[in-house]
Amino acid sequence: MARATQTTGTPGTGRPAARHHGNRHGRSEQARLAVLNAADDLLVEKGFAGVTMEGIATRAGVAKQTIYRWWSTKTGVLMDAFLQDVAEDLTVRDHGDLARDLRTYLRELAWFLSSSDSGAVFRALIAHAQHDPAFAEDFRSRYLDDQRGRDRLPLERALERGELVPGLDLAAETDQLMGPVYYRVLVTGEPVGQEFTDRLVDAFLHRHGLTAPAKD
Amino acid sequence: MARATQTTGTPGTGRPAARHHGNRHGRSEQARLAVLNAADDLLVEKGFAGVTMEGIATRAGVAKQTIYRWWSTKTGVLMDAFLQDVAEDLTVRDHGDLARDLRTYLRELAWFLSSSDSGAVFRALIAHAQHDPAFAEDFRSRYLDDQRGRDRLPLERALERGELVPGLDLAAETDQLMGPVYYRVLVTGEPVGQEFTDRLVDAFLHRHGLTAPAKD
Amino acid sequence: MARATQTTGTPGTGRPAARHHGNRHGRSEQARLAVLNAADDLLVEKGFAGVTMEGIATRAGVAKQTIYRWWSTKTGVLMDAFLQDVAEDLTVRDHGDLARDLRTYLRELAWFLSSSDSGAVFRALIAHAQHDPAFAEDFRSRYLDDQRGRDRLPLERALERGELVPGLDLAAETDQLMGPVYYRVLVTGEPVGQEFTDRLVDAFLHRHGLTAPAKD
Amino acid sequence: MARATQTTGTPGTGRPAARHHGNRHGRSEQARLAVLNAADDLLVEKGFAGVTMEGIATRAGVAKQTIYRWWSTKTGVLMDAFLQDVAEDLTVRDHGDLARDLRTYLRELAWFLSSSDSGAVFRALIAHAQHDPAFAEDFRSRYLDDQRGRDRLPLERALERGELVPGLDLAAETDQLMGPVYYRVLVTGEPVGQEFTDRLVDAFLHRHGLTAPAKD
DNA sequence: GTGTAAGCGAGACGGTACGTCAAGTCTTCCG
DNA sequence: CGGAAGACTTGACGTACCGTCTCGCTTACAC
Repeated sequence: MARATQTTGTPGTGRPAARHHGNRHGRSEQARLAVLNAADDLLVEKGFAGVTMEGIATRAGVAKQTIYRWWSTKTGVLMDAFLQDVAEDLTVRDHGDLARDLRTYLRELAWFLSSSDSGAVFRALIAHAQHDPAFAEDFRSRYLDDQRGRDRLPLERALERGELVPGLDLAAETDQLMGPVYYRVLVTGEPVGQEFTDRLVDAFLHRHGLTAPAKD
Repeated sequence: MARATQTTGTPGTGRPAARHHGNRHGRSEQARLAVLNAADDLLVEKGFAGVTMEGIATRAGVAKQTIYRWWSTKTGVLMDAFLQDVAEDLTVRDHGDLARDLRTYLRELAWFLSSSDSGAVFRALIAHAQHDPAFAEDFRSRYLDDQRGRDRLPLERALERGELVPGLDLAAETDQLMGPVYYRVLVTGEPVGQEFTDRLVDAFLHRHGLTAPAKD
Repeated sequence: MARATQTTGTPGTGRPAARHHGNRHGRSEQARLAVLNAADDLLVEKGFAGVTMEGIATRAGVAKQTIYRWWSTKTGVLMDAFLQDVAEDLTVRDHGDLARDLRTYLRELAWFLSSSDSGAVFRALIAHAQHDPAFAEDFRSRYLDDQRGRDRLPLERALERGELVPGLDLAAETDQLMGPVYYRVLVTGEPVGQEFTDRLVDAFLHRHGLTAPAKD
Repeated sequence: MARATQTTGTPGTGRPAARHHGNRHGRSEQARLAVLNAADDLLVEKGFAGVTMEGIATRAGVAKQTIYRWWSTKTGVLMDAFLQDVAEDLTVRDHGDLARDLRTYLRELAWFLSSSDSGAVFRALIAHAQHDPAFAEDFRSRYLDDQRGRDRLPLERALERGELVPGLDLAAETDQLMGPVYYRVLVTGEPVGQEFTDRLVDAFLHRHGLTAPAKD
């Protein structure tokens, strides 16, 4: 769970080395990272109910007030922790071939959602989003919209390559591919194996008159 | 959210009216119903965080101890409340025609999940299931397994009628139909309109060499 | 610091033995006493700043909430603790002789104020009363009015015995006797020895044409 | 509460106007005065509990660190504020006549203690002194000793004039005069009217064989 | 005239205690 | 014996100040 050295407020902005502990240059990078790490360690170890502001503060060796200064809720902390980790865990490969791209991506998505540490945080956050509409909105704009972009990427590339006919409703097609995976993970709790994801891809290809490649 | 006056223990059994507040004849039906009603009223009014054992007790006019005597957690209460309501809200019609059955059912499922009071409780429970594996297990055996049976019903009937070829993996097919609906409701939060559900049905029919009927 | 078994709310009312720990019969006598003892132990050991609600709770082995259920402030706790103790520490003797009564009483008052544990609590409370007018009001009606009654007692008895002429402003006379003692204790911090108190009595006696007895 | 532009360190020394915000020549007079004013404004407006280092800093437009650089506690600040004000509020007049001097002085003392802004600060400080022996010591050496000197002044002058016989225990006599005034202000909270202070003076005069003058 | 060092405003930091809320347990009395 | 009442311990909440710290700015003397 290595973390990039970035502020929350201005994500992506590089920043000079931070050795200070609180001064007019703003927040302590050290405290920020300690908080984020403590939060998702606690989530993985003790589950969502085991994540408390008090617990995060203690484990991070940080004052509670320092957490409240920068985040308003524990789910806010978890979201930031998640956003920093997730980039590493889920990337979209480009093999120049739609079938392979989809197969690979769906397998990795299934693994990410059901088996990775980040996936555990994701499930916790998506669960919390059901209880809290404002959080849901925030989570969508900060993560899910990007994620849907990534989900759509293989199809967009295929469109550009001419593998798919123009005029397709990419959003709806993507939902048909991804939906069942999320469904199994979040609702039924069944394992999402390769056969399952491959079958989703096959159905998609068949639907668009493409042939499934041999199993890899 | 009308509730039948039935005990949990002996569902369907008629029983003499029970208006007592404490007697030697077993639990008070009145208290039980008051608790269940209070719980989902609170959920609908104030959201999941607004449901507390203390709040339920106060609103139901019941002692906290009485709740703890019969349920161990507030989610247990909500589950019982949900189970009693849900039967009324989601039924599977049989038109003797797969295409119509599926279209109708998916529309109703979408409405149930996203717009009904019971759907709100469902979302709360499925969310809680992400945080609590034991509860997830319980929720599946007490509700979701039945629900998946209902989801599969149109396909099973079609199989019997010969509309579908035998040997189909019904579970996987059902997941492809239902998954995207749950996905939109739980994850993206987008509205799940008729076009979306109809498209899912069309894809299914096309996949199995059936023709889509005219729009209704 | 033995404490009588009385409620705060209805002081003086006897109450049946209390073995319970919280039930519909009302508060736990055990908890109440533990809190009062903890409070004045802390005061004596660590001073006023060392008395915190949290500290009282911990030392008394009681939940913070239990303290807040019955008292609203730490000074409220200290006042109750003080009221229970004070009766034992300061009594007015009756020798049937004004001079002796006054001498004895002023010596004991000086000792009480400057050297007893209860006196330490008294000083803390009178100090707090300077900061908090509502508390001052409460302290006066719950303690000081009685205390002034006790202070006046020797003079009243002397009046009845005919040692003093009727029509005396007892309040003002008492203030002249007691005031310098409080002044030394609260303001100058000087020791209040026997010479000092005896001199006050002598001045009083001289002022009213009485002769001072031989030193005892 | 006008304040002279003087440092604490070198009271009475005139100094050039200092409007700077930071230099190598020592502290900012502007900051010092802002702090003292803020402190006793807060005391008068919100009471002792309303005086916080943070609040003083904010109201004075000064950094907290600047306060801590020159004072170690908020009561230290209040004491300095008090010392600067008090000189103006309580002076001892010399009419060349003991009876008049005492009457005037006791009336002014009573007014000072119970009704002036400085008196409010005095009461807060004497209260705090009950809780903090080190502070008490400091308060005595920085203020109370001087004050007792002022209190004694009328008697000393009378001694020099021959109105009183030599060999008198001035300290004890002063305590008998002043004590009841402080007692009423600090303990009973009763108003200290002219009748009360005049009566104290009359008793003193009578005790020393002097005649009370006509009422003025 | 320029560097350097002190005082300053600013404000983040690790803490302690605050007063509140709900959880889950217990004990009693009533019907 | 179930239920109403409600006191109890526990633990987390979010807030307010504490006293410490680091920083960059603003001087005015010392070189």
